[in-house]
Order: sequence, then C-alpha cells, then structure tokens
Amino acid sequence: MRNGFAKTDARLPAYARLRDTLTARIAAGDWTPVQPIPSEAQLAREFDVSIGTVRKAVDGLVSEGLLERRQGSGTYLRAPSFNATLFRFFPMRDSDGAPLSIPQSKMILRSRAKAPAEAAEALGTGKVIKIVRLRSLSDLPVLFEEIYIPRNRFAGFEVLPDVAFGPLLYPTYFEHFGVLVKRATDEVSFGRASDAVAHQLRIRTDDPLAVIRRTAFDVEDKPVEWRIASGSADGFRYRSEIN
Amino acid sequence: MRNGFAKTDARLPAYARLRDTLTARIAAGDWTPVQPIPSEAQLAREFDVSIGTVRKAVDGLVSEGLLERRQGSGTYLRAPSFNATLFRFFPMRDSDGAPLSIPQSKMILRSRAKAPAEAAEALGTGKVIKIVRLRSLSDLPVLFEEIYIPRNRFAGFEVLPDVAFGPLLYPTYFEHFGVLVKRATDEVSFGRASDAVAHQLRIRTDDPLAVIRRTAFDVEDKPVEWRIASGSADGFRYRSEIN
DNA sequence: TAGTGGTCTAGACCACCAC
DNA sequence: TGGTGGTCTAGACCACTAC
Repeated sequence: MRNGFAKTDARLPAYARLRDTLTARIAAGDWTPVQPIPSEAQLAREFDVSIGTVRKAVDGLVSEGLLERRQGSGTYLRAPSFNATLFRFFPMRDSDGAPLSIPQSKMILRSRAKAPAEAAEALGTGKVIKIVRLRSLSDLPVLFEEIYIPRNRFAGFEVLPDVAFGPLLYPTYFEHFGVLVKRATDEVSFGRASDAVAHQLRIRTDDPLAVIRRTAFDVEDKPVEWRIASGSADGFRYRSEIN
Repeated sequence: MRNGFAKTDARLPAYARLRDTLTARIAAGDWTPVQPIPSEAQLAREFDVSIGTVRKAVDGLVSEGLLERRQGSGTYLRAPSFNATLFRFFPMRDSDGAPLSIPQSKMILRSRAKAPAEAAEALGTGKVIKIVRLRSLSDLPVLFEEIYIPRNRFAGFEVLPDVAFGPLLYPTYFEHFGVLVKRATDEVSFGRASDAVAHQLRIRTDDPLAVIRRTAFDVEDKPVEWRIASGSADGFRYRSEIN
C-alpha cells in the first residue's frame, strides 16, 4: 500500500488513522521523552498527507496529554504525563501553612499473587503481582496501599532490584516495562480499619477510614493497575475537577 | 476598526480573540440552545478571517463543552452542559441492581443571607442568597445541602415562584439568570453529624458523615456558587476521572 | 542561521440535515 | 436541493529554539 498507516480502519478519516498509528508507536515504545518525534513535515511526507492533517492528528494526542509541543524545538512524548500521587489526598502543609517534610514510601511486599475478586475483575486477569506500600508524611504513616498489576505486562517486576524504585510507581512502569498510564478512575468511600490496617497506620481498629479504589489505564485504554488505598478519615480530603 | 472583535488583547492570535469574543457573546446571553449560532462562513465574513481560523476558535469552545456541532445543521450552544448532580455520590440501584425510585429534592429555605467565611472567600462577596435543600432517594433523605449564590448575579432568586424550580438548580441558573455553569471543583472529606444535620438525615448525632464542598464557575471562570453537602458516610461513594 | 512548531489563508470536495 | 459542518490541501509567513 502507498501510505504507511498501521492496521487502522480505512473508513476513518486520514487524521484519525494517523493519530491511531502514532498512538500505536507510542505504545510500542518507539519514542522516548528526550528525543523529539519526527517533525510535522517529515510525518506529512511519510504518510502522504498535508501538514494540516498531521497537525490535526498531533493536536488530538497533545490534548490527550500524550505528546507535548515545544515551539522551535519539536514535539515530544510526555511521560509519565500522569501525576496522581496519592499525597494529594492529604494536606501537604500544616495549619500554619509551613510545608511538611518530604513524603516517604516504604515497600512492604512485592510478589506474585492471585488477584482478589475486585482486582481480577478490573484487570481481566487473576495472574498478578501484588505490591504493598506504606506512605508517610513527616515519619507518620498516612496511607496503606495494596496494588495489583498484571503479570503479562510486568513480567519480572517482583524481582527488580530495590534501586529501580523511586517514590512513584508510574515512572517505573514506563521506564522498565513501557507501560504508560494515561488515565485512571478513582472511587472514594468510607470504611473502618481492620486490625492489620490499623496496625500499619498506627490507629485503632474500627477507626474511621477513607478508602480510595483506583483503576489505571494505558494509552490504549487497557487496564494496567488496580489499587486500594486506606488512610485515616481524619484530615483526609479528596480534590477533584469537574468539567 | 475594521474587524468586529470585542475588547480583546490585540496581541493575541486571531483565533484566540475570536474565541474570546464568542465566549463573551455566550456569557451575554446572545444565543440560546435552540437556534444555531451563525455559520462558520458567516463568522468568517463578520470577523474578516478565514474559515480555518473560525474552525479553530469554535474547536476550542467545543472542547470546553460550551458549543456543540451538528453536521448538516449548525453549531449550537450547549446548556446546561454541566451535569454534576449530587446523586452520583450515592448508588442509584439497590443491591439487586434494580433502580431506586426517582430522586427527590425538597427546598427548605431560600433567603438573603450573609455568607459564612468559606463561602464568602470562594465567591469574593458576603452578600449572598442562601438555599437549603434536602435530597432523597425512595423517600429516604440522603443529602443535606447548603448553597450560597452571589446576589449580584442572582437578583430576585429568593422571590422566584416555586414552579420555577426543577430537581436541578443549574438549569434554573441559566434560564432565569443567564448564568452558565461550566466547571466546578469538589472537595470530599469526612466528618461527624451535628444535631441539625443528623435530624434532617434521620441519623444519629456524631454518626460518620461524608462532606462535599463545591465551588462552581461560569463560562468566564468567575465563581457563581459555593455549596456544602452532607450525607451519611455509609453507602457513600465518590467517583472521579483523572487524566 | 536552519529547522521547528504556531498561525493563517483560500480554496476544494464530501457527508449530512432540514426543508 | 441548498446550506451546514467535516475533511483536506498546498502553500505562506511568523516566533522561537538550538547550534
């Protein structure tokens, strides 16, 4: 065939097929955030469309947060574009407005496991790796997290050396497994601390708890992570923008 | 001047000035959702720009949710584009999956008032109208709301006849006061029921409470409403999409 | 200074809708 | 059938970045 589109629906308009082709290249890990992707003129030649059509395709990916334009320099992959640290659930400043100390993250467990029902339903598989973390502010534990990721996307995650992990998981997902988290859904509810959670959070059993369940999706809208996080309901707040 | 731009920064590109001019017309109530706005060709002539530039301006407003394109028919105002009923905070179906009965909304109070500190800070004025509502599912009260709206945007709201109100406030804001809510910020936290709230919700004093604070903004990003809503924490859940 | 993205033009043809 | 938005072209010039 004359053009270079990946296997996309030929009935779609050219800009949509180009957009899907570029998304596939991103998902395949063809590009990194440090080198610009091909220029608009190059893409126009490669796919035999006009620059205007390239711009429309790239516009879509920029508005999705996948790409980033830098005038005079080029267009770059934006990864991890997704900043959803659980610490936005708690105040980062004390009552005087002074910033609290740097958030800490302690990995408690990392091993193959069978996913609990909720996680298996969200991920579409029960074969997962389970991660347990405790996150703290000023040496006070504030959030207890259980995280499940599918083994077929994260083979070998459980044996990665500890130095591969920073305070955030999503950069690790991208750098070591090419998994780019693009969006997520959160669900906040109320519960009470079990013995185990209470012990980790240094609160009492049955104390009020804020519970956040999250499912995260990659650039192709496939679920790649399910997690449940718990913190004391006192001082908890969840901010959200609605459009 | 030759073109028809409203008072916009002449340093901005043409599409941005046109977008701002169209936003101002929307805010001024020049258009309704039932009649199309002028066609792209008409706008191009009126503002002495090309159709491509009109498309770029309209694209922005479409992606903001202010306008809606209908191929073959025209471009229409989308109002109220904002659907954020508080009932998404509670399950609308019982445990068997059967839908619960239609949500109800009872207005308890509607009068001029002095805004509490939080509301005054969010709205930038203390001169407000206070609205108190109780919202129910299957005749069970689930949400107690206190709402504050600035008097300078909603003059006469407190003396509107009851028939002017449906179950949702935002359509009333638009139809009677030309105020179009475009976005809002929510903050979820947990607390305990006061005597008054407990009585309204038919729960016990000090029972766990989910509290949602919301600030709503109009098309020009001016705050037009602040509300605080409370419901029993049991059965509460708040869903949110993160991008 | 060469190359990039940012803006803008003046058309063309197509798909769809309302009359 | 006429008018609308949807797609697409093949340029032009500008603003900015990197070297």
